[in-house]
Amino acid sequence: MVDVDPVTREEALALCEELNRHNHRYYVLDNPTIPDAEYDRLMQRLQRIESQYPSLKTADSPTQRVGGEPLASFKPVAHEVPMLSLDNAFSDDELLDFNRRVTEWLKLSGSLEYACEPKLDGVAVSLLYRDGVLIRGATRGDGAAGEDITENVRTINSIPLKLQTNSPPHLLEVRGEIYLPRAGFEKLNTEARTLGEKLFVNPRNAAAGSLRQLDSKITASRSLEMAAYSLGRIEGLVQPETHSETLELLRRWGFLINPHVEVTADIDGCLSYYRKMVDIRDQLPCDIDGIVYKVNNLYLQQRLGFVARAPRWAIARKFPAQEEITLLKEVEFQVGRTGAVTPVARLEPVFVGGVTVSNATLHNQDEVARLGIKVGDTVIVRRAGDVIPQIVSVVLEKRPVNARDIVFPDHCPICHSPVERVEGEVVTRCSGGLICSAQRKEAIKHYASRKAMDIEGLGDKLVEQLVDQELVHSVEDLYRLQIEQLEGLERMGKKSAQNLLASLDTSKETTFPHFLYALGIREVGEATARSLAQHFGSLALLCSSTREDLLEVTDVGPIVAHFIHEFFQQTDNLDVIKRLKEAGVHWPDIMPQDRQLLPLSGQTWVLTGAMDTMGRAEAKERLQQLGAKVAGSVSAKTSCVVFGADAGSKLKKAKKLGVSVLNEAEFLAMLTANGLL
DNA sequence: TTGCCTCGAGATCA
DNA sequence: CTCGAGGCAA
Repeated sequence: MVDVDPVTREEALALCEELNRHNHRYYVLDNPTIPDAEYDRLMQRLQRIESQYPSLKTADSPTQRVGGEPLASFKPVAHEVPMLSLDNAFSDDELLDFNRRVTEWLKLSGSLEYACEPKLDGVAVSLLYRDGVLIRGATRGDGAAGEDITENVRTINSIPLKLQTNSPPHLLEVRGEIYLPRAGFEKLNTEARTLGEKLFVNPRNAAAGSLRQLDSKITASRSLEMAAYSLGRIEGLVQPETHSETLELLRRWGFLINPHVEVTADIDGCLSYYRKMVDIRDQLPCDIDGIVYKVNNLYLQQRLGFVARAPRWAIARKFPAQEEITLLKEVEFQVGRTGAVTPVARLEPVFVGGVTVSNATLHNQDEVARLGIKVGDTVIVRRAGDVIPQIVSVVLEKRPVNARDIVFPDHCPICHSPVERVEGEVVTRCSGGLICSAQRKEAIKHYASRKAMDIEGLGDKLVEQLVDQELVHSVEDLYRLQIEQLEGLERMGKKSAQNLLASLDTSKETTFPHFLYALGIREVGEATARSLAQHFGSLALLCSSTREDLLEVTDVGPIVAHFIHEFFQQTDNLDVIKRLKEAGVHWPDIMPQDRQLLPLSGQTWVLTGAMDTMGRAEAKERLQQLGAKVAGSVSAKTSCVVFGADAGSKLKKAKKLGVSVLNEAEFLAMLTANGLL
């Protein structure tokens, strides 16, 4: 290693610090104090020193922002604290409902403070700082794991490479939105136009595209920004008491915080904040697609906790979806994995809400009837929740004389088996089962999908070919595929075939919940698969479970229990599972031990009467967190009854049966003793 | 559902 | 070099 003289080392350090300071002034505060030329001169000086003495290059050096060598691929990274999405509200009423739910949960009598902020239209990211230095940037991915885009985030000038504090926390994960301001988007497209290249259709896609560049030099050339909005993992930090103070702290540490963040005293303030933002939306420097409201007090946030994939303490109020008029050209019927026959509208392409829409689902027969829609109609489409296009209504005045009724087929369009519609259900289903190639294809696609077995390289088109050529009838056939069978399929060369076989092999090593989800049992999605896996621990126990056993599982009711039970009664299904295991599919059983270790495992509790400091829903969740089951009525098997004010017959019965009882204060003390309050 | 990036396949040209 | 599949994000 080359020895560096102390004077040069000092100079490099000073330059680094000075440049970072100016960078912050320019990109975060929007208030530069030196001319650009001077900044460039300092930068060149630092670059010269660093190229002479590479050992002086630090992770937080501003020279690291220009982009380095292209990557071969993005590596996966796990989010220790999951990155959740937000529940949506589409009207004032839904927002008021949210406030009611929160107030009821917390049993608050007064009003509740909310932090309001614009929902920037970009890409969510996680930034990890160790001892104050940026060490990793990652995309949200599915919330549990994303991709490592460190090289790309480093190039974003409003992201501090080092926190502006002398006592940084040991570990800090900052979350926020990376977006492209409208000006940057216009600039980018103007350049693309002069070069005769393809234009980006909207700023969000341009931002997402810029972040997916393997060559960070390209990312560096785009004027991306990041606004921080929350924390993830933290170690060695005393958290502030409120969300707004957290943002203030992040601002001091050098992050860009959206200037329109406001704290309101109550939900009415949220409503007026929304109206204000709707008014100024068009004049903002960047696209926003709604408003995010968060309960400002972090202690209350913690008490509210989370539902499956979203916090109970926050909600996104969406702006009204944009609507456009277009023509319904045709309706086709698709057959899904469960045989559901879905009408799909083929539309005259129309630009709405930032994208061109040409397809939209019509869901089912009832929806078609409700809309009173015919082929040839002029219709109003909108993008609901910003993703799924929706047909809102028909413009009857424009109906042509030759408009055609939408007739549901009485036989499956694929396998021609009769369709059936069960009383009380809205879905029409193909009765063909495994005879139906559409159902088989969809089942295989589902099996291969990321949240299931995650077989990379096995996409829709390939599955279609494999089933059509009769190379694969059912999922177990996948593992018998030979390289010679694959080569010669469309867009399948030696390389692709090898890759597919390799990823089929990799996919054999899986987890119980993934496998369970992959089986495609009706009503068993990701969350239910996880609950089942957790509850039973092994496939053998799940297979031999009764309907009653299944009802014990969180979020499994009679209908879901029925489908699961039926699935494992059918020998065909059991055979498939057997052959998959023979083919080498395996997973570690889950020890349901952590359940047993919980303090209230195996107990059944009952709540009665109203408590002063906590809603019924919260009390129930707390008990479940401790491993207890919460039942509605008292019996000899009841472990304990918690009673509040105006407790009636249940308390009486408990006392008669000699079941132990707790009053509110005792209950709260019990929770506190178990670290829940 | 769409738009974007990346990769491999296959066509085209040298 | 161009095209389309696949993967990703909202």
